[in-house]
Amino acid sequence: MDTEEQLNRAFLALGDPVRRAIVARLSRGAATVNELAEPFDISLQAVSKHIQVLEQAGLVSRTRDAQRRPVHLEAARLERLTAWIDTYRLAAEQRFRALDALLASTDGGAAATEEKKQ
Amino acid sequence: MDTEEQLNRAFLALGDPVRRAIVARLSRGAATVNELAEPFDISLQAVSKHIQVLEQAGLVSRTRDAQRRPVHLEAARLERLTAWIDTYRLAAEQRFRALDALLASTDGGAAATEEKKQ
DNA sequence: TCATTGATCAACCGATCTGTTGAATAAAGA
DNA sequence: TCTTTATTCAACAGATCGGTTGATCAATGA
Repeated sequence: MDTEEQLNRAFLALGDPVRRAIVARLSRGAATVNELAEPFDISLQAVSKHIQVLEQAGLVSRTRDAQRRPVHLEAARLERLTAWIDTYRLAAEQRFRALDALLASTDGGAAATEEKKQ
Repeated sequence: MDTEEQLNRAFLALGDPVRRAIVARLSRGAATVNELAEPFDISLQAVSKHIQVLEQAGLVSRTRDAQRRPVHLEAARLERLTAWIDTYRLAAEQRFRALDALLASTDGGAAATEEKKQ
């Protein structure tokens, strides 16, 4: 399973309010499909599909307990997402700070100001 | 503009490899649509649409420089995404650590083990 | 003014997504 | 065995997505 593909699936999975609510719920502990479906006004089958999407993204996993299939949050996968975002966020912020420093230093500030105001 | 809706758009926006590549590129500095389109084998119009998706998500903004429209990364919006993810990731990890502690403490470990192995 | 450059708008197409309903499967319990 | 509970599978409909091409707009520069 490609990592790029997993990133894709994970971000797409979180791009839905029902699935984000499911993730939020699971952060407080494992739950069955029925339990997860309870707050929503959609069919159980629709919720089951949402869980499959989250599972394919690696964001949740499932075990078996008799006829129940408890769903668990995979915190490690969430961390991969923040890691991806932070890579670029921090790069952008650092670049911005470097520009600030340049701006503050004596002269040569013209070009820096040009970029800064954009 | 609803915050929930913005979260949605932002996660969906990052759920596409072209848009993630654009974000990565912009973390190294602003760029025009033409510059952003250069690495891809798709039409300029397609890239323009991707940028509009990112803009609607609040992940990028644009200024004007003659007939060019430089695109800038909005690091603050990226931070909101990590903040959302971390809220639930940290909750899940803390719960897990609490379970570990319970497990390590003398007896009463049966129920904890039960959850832990799932 | 007219051609060029940079980018967007509009209409369209095929694929994927989110929901539905109805049927099927799997395990537990009477 | 028969019923109930928990969940999934299958087929479908409508909406949205990502791409295309062709036309248009806006600013520069000759």
